[in-house]
Amino acid sequence: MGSTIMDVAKASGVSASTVSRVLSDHPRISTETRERVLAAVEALGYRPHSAARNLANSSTKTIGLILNAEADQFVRNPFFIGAMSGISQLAQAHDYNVMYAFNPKEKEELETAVRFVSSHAVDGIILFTSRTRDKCIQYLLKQKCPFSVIGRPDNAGNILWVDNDNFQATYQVTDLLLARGHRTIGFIGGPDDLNVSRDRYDGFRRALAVHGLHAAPAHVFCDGGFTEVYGNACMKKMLDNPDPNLPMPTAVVTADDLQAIGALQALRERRRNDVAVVGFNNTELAVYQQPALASIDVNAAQLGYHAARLLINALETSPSTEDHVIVPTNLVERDSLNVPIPAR
Amino acid sequence: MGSTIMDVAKASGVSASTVSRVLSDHPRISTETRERVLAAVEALGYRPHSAARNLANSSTKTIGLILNAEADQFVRNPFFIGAMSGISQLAQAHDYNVMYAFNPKEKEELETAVRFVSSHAVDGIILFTSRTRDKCIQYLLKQKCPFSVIGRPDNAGNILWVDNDNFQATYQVTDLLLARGHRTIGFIGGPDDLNVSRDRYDGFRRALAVHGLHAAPAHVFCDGGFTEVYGNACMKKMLDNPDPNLPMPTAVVTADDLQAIGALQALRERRRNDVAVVGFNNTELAVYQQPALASIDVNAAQLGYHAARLLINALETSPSTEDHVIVPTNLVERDSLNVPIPAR
DNA sequence: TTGTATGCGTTATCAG
DNA sequence: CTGATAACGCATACAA
Repeated sequence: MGSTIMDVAKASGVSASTVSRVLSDHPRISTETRERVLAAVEALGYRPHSAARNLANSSTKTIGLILNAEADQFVRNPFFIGAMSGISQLAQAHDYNVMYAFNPKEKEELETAVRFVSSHAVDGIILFTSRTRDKCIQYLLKQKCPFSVIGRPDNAGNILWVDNDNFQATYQVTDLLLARGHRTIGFIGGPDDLNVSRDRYDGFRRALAVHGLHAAPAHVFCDGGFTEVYGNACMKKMLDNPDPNLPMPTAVVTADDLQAIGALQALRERRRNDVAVVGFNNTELAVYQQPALASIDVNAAQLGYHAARLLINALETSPSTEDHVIVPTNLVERDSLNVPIPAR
Repeated sequence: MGSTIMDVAKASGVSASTVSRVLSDHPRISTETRERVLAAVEALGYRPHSAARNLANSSTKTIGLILNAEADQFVRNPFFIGAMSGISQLAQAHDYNVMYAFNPKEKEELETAVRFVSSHAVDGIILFTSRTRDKCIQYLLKQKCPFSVIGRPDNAGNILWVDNDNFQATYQVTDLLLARGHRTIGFIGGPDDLNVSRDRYDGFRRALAVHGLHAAPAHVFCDGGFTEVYGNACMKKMLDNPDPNLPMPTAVVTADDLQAIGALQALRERRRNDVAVVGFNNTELAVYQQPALASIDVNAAQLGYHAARLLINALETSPSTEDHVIVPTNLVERDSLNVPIPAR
């Protein structure tokens, strides 16, 4: 247990530096000694001591994850674990380790970042965030610590990030609904101070505009949260709209599965099965709705994978040309889209 | 950026060793120099270089997580992220870092363990496992690497572990059903080569036995997986049982929410609302069932928290007296338990 | 109470 | 192609 490079050196009759060279694939090493050294490494079960290596290299081959959400969110949102899985996959492929720290409170995020960076515990950081004016981003930029962000940051200039094309996601699904004959489509969105909310709404609106349509103000909701309660309330407002000149929506696009689930509840309560509903995030809840909820999958694992890829790339090579990745979303069709095709 | 202990030493007019002592709360340091050193530390924003410290201490203050499950499982089971959150919380409180590695294939688990241990990347390991004859456990024992396990291992002797009392969990809920007048209770369990499965079944059986009852073989299922399909099939078999002398179950205890969800499906398909159903794990799916599914919560965050606590305890102190922790489960009551009270 | 010297295990520089 | 030797930044035994 715990043999050092010196043990290997002695066992193979060479010096420590030679062993080091063999292990780092140094070009000018004779095949013969290489084999002898490798044999000794094998025999002794030698593995470089990471702390010693880190110290000598001043690099840790470790990336740090800063997770920032309420505890509830973590548990409910498969996004986090999905992204962490993608990160782990890429990191292992490049011989990197991954550290993480949950930060229940916003203040702690920065503390964690400071801890990771100033103690040289990690070579780079992945931020799970899309918060406006993120303190961590400011700090990391100032420290010149390499990092990548999951979720397009406000000021994306000169920073590595990965995100979905939220505009296209709702654009496409809206376009699909239009192609299927829907002409009156509602929208339930998120708080409009978030990038994602705006992008999703814009995609919806644009798809309609291309067909020369637009949604009635009474059919558009952008002032609530990603909750069932909000989704339920919005759906009911649409169903209960008193204006006789306003046709009822035959389809509703939402910005989150929870909103969509609330909308489905409202439809069930009103005994209606003639309104198509589509969610966002494709949580595991979707499958268990009645009807099963069609939803836009964000490919969390890929988001994580590419966030790690961009970061490690930046760590290992000169400034890369690639500074962001757009991960495609894909619509998972389920029964909630199967409604009678509206008459044209 | 990146000041060293020497910078602090110079700035405060003392030697490096004095700075080191101040920072590690060495007893014999004059209050005056302590303050001067601390001031310099503050002014320079000095933080010890972790690699250097690790090397000198031959300890890393980090613990490694070995996650072993199929990618799907991760995403669907809030257990993992919950436990990881609990681990992170305790680790941060003790100034430990946490590394994790997802291992899609069983073989890779051992590789990860070997990597973590032999490179001295971590001081100890937490295993997410309950697999029989676990290779990692064997290896870690042989290497004398401290570790703790989430899920009681087969041979628990001399191993740190944390788990729920699965026996008591089903015992209690079964007892509750009995108290409410149920006399014919079915059981849908997991594969009987798993400890958890056996324990949950035993708890169920024992609670009945205490009341002088036992479940009919036709009402007990222990040969399938934790899936809806299995739960659905088992429930249907109970409902369709041809034996006229066998009363229908008025309640069903399951070993997993997915099984319970399948059972609820079967009941809906048969238009029955007179059978109580209780799930296990209290996944977020439970709330969205119809009726909402009562379920036994395993307190994943606490499992992780205590796994980390036991491990760090073992790392920092002499052999601890405490070698395992039983985390209580708690029944979350929901509508699926509200059925007509059976006549006695 | 404080300073000096040494070692932790590797890598890199410089000779040879 | 290979071997000494000096860092890397910190902690500690030993002196003072």
